[in-house]
Amino acid sequence: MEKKIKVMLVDDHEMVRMGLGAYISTDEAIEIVGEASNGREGLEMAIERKPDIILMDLVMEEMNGIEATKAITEAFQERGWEVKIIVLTSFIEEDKVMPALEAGAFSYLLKTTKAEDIVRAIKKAYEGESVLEGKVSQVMLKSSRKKAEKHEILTERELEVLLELGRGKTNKEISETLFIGIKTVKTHVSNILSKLELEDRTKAAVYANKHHLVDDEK
Amino acid sequence: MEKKIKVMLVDDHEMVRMGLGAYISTDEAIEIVGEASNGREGLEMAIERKPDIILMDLVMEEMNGIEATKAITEAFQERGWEVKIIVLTSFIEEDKVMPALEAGAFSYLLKTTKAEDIVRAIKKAYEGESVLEGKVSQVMLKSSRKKAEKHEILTERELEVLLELGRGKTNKEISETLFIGIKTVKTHVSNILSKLELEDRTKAAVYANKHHLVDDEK
DNA sequence: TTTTTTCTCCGCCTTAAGGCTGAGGTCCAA
DNA sequence: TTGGACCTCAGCCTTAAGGCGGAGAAAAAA
Repeated sequence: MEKKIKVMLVDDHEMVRMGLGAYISTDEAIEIVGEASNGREGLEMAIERKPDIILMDLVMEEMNGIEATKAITEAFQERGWEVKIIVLTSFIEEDKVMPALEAGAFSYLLKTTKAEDIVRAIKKAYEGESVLEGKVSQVMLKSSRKKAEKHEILTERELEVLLELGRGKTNKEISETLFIGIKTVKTHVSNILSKLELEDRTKAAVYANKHHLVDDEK
Repeated sequence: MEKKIKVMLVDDHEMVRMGLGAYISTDEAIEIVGEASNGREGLEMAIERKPDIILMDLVMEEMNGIEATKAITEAFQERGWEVKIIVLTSFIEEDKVMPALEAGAFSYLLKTTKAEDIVRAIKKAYEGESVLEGKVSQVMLKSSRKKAEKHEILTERELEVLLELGRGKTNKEISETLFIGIKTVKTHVSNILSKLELEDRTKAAVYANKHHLVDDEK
């Protein structure tokens, strides 16, 4: 009997692991070599069991899927081993897709994907062919043609001020939080507004909130 | 053999259905009578198969879990049937928990819950005992002791103005979008600020954004 | 070492913002 | 019918905001 594809599951949902495990195991060519319920566990287990493929959830406690993907990718590269990580998650969020791929994810699937398609993706990944959920490529395109976030051209100090603006503070309040003069705050605010091409502090505050530069606990 | 508890699954993740189905089926007292992949399907199937318990995901296309819960609850009440809906979802979001319970959900579990605990919750629900994830009760407390949203005391017009404020508009811009004079806008803004106990339009803009009064597409 | 960036702060000037008071018109409920 | 909300707009006044130009100091880059 030829060598089976060694697959590892990393997901904090026991039933997802069970469901996947049950289905995947019915395939002769694939073998589940381990299940982990968070990133850290997944990392350790991966090093121990050297799977060919890892199905990785993103949202997990302890160590999330992106961190784990990065860590595993690095650990395997150091050792000269090979592994393909397939991200399997619930949502397509622009904030997750790119980081995941950058971290070394090989494929990106949604959990709504049918089980048989997941198996297919595993085999394809094993053969070196990446599978991206249809919408993923759209997101990638969108994010690649998206001009760099404007606030990236702000200096560190300006970012701090923008954050305070995002909290709705006045110049006086900002000057007190940052321990600088009001005049200085005004200078920073002016620079922020012109750099971001905004007209007033209110628009800057909205900007900061939309770009979640502010911790948004109510 | 005594009557089995008839359970129906509504979840758009095939593997969750498989995992749950596989595990639950091993229990003698429980029987899966149907699986649906979205709320609408779940509603129709529920009416057709009259399950005792429905495990319901919240995030689904077509008809989400909250709508489906409400619809099923109503449909069953009309017919004098009984069903207990157990919400089984990934996240605890304040915005979801209360609406789900109000819609008629009987229990609220996280998908990270172990399979055996889910089975236990099904049996408890069947016996009339509600099971709420630990964190859920915290969220409920938090949301119940939360004072009524301040902006509820705003008039309709004031809410419209607040929304525009949340978009970062100036008085002039608002006057143009709402077809009223600047003076009027200033009056509204003043009233909004005093009602919300805020000092300036920037804080109002932040308020509007934090309270998701603004459509937050970037 | 020189240059550039960044952070700090000044003064001057204009205007948008916001508080306060008053007031006319509509619509609804007591 | 009358009082009360609500929407509309006005005048007056004060101040926070923001633009523009200039400048010193420290740190980083060239």
